[in-house]
Amino acid sequence: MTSPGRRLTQQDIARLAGVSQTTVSLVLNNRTDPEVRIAPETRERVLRVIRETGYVADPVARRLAERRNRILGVFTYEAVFPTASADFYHPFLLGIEECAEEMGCDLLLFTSAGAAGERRRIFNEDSRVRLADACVLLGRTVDRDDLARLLAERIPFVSIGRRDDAGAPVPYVGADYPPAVRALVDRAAGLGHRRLAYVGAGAGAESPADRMRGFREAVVAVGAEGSHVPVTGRSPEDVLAELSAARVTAAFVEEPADAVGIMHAAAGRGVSIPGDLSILALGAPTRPVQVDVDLTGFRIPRREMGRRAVELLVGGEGTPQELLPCELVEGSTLAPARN
Amino acid sequence: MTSPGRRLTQQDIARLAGVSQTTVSLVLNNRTDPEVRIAPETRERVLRVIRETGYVADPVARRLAERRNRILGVFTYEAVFPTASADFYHPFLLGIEECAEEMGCDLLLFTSAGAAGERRRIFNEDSRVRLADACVLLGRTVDRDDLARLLAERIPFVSIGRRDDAGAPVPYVGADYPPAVRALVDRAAGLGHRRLAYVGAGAGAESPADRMRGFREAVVAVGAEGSHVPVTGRSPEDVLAELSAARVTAAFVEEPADAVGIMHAAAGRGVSIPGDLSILALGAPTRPVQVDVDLTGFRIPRREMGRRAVELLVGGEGTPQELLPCELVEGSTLAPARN
DNA sequence: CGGCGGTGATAATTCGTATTAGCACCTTGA
DNA sequence: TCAAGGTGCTAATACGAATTATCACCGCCG
Repeated sequence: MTSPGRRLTQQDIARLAGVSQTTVSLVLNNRTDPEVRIAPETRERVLRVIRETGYVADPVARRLAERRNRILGVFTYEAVFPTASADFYHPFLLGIEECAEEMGCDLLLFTSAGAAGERRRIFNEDSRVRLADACVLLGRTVDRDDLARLLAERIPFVSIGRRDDAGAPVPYVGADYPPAVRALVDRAAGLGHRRLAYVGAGAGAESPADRMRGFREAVVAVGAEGSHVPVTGRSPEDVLAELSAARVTAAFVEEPADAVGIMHAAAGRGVSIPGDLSILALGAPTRPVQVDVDLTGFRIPRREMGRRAVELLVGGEGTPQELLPCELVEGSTLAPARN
Repeated sequence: MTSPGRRLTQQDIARLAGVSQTTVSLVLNNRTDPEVRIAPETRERVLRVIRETGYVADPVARRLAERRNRILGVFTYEAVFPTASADFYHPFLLGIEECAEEMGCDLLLFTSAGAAGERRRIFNEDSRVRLADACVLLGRTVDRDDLARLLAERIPFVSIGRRDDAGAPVPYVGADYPPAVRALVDRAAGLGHRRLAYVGAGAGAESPADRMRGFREAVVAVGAEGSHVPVTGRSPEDVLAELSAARVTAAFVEEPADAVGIMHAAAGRGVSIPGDLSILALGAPTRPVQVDVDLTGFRIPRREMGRRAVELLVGGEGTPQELLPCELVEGSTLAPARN
């Protein structure tokens, strides 16, 4: 079936079929342009040799000549498989893989990027980004310089998650947080809540900032009172205490893992949820956590975002910027405000 | 910082530095052979241009010339991210990714292989296997023809999971099932169990076959009675009934999902586990299942297998065949036989 | 003065495929 | 008989980096 030694090249096929390498290439690519004519019997002869030898074109050489690959790069700032945030990224990858498969593309995971153990950078000394036709960027934060450079080098890419301009507009597929947060605030307000709090950083990257913005705007719109309760470096008990002191009745928690923590703390302090305090979760957990309650909040369309990113890359023109709607999750941690 | 138009080549760098392309290549690869001499100031000049332009070598061209990539292919017969078996494959990928990162390799997932919607094959019409330096094969079953061809074309690869010869020995990193199953049988026998059953296919691929073999041998060794209870197309109730009828006291269940099913059936029928029937699970669930009990059995060293496969590929000589030991899991579904 | 060894670079070729330009042959029509 | 036009194929080159084989130059020694 197959030869033992060196791998077959088109040259070998050409020799075996008694034609030129050019002809083999033309037959292989099934070129039927009127410019290119191959006699049916010649074509058949070449095809027969190809079949008999099981020849397949070297994708590397092909790529060099053709300038495309059907390979999509996937760059993740956090490691994809290991680490705590694996669960968070998994659905994105699911969408990416699904769509890539449909499009007939392979996926190149740039795992080597962080070999140095430091922060991952796209452009390290022998960057392989250019091996891919296009790239998907995944990660909570993305390096601005990397973005600028991708733009400058005109490497087609799409960020998953909205990104601020980096010298120029950045193509992205994001989750549309502000309306989702607004919808939650509206519902809380409709249930009589007047003292609301945003619990979490609310800054540091586009996605928390967007949620915070949605929160602020909505609070103003409904004429409620909105405060900001940071969590970094604090215990859930501490956060809960602050919420109680401020007589907050609805907490909009950026990170579900924190929501769960606060609920545990509440259970310990005899604070009833949602009786005394409603909890609204703004997204999916990025830290591993056992979520045994049915949090009210919204679903980030992660899988759809992955799919869409790939679609845009393969379709590929311009600077697409899309925000996909989040779906509200009813849950059981929102109740009418106790007055 | 970076040029706007076409991507930079070594030729461009050469022009900018006033040297030849060869010199750029030599500097870039930091060649210090006594054969190759570059004046320090020339080297510095070239390096400066490279720094200023942010040039990185095209990995495709590099691969064509150099014949290596530092790219590892990962071929999965089942889709990796989506599908039910995702949880099962995840740990392997984790190990693979970890080790690839350490080795400074990128991972190419051959997702396009199954584009046709049919069974995945490695060698489809324009196979990209050869884009990678080497491949990891993952999947319950692996196509024999594919294996034979990989061997024939001398493409370096390692299968995760033991594989029978395919015309020639197949390199693999597998789980050492027979001793693990034997150890479980020994423990059961030590607790007085005499009528044991292997519940599952016990055939169809190497891994169930290995477990079955381990079971048979162990049963003979301890002088017990061993039967085989298939599960395909049967309800857990049905299987449980057969076990009861045969007065089996210890069931060795190939697939944890089935073990869970049988335990639910047992709860419904008033059969106590492990009081009336001990359940031993032979591995990790390949079907999604909520495992709320602590099954006695063993742990397949999936992550380690992934790591080791990559190590062997990168080290890369010969036909490695390794079986990694499974770790016994104490659990709570094995109890002394009731006589 | 002329050859020799050491130094610093480069021209040419290679990898395997795709594409462009063009060549050789055949028929046809005038 | 020869240009025109069509047919079937191929030589040459591009793609971008790595490697091999040289080459030009300088100083020194005989």
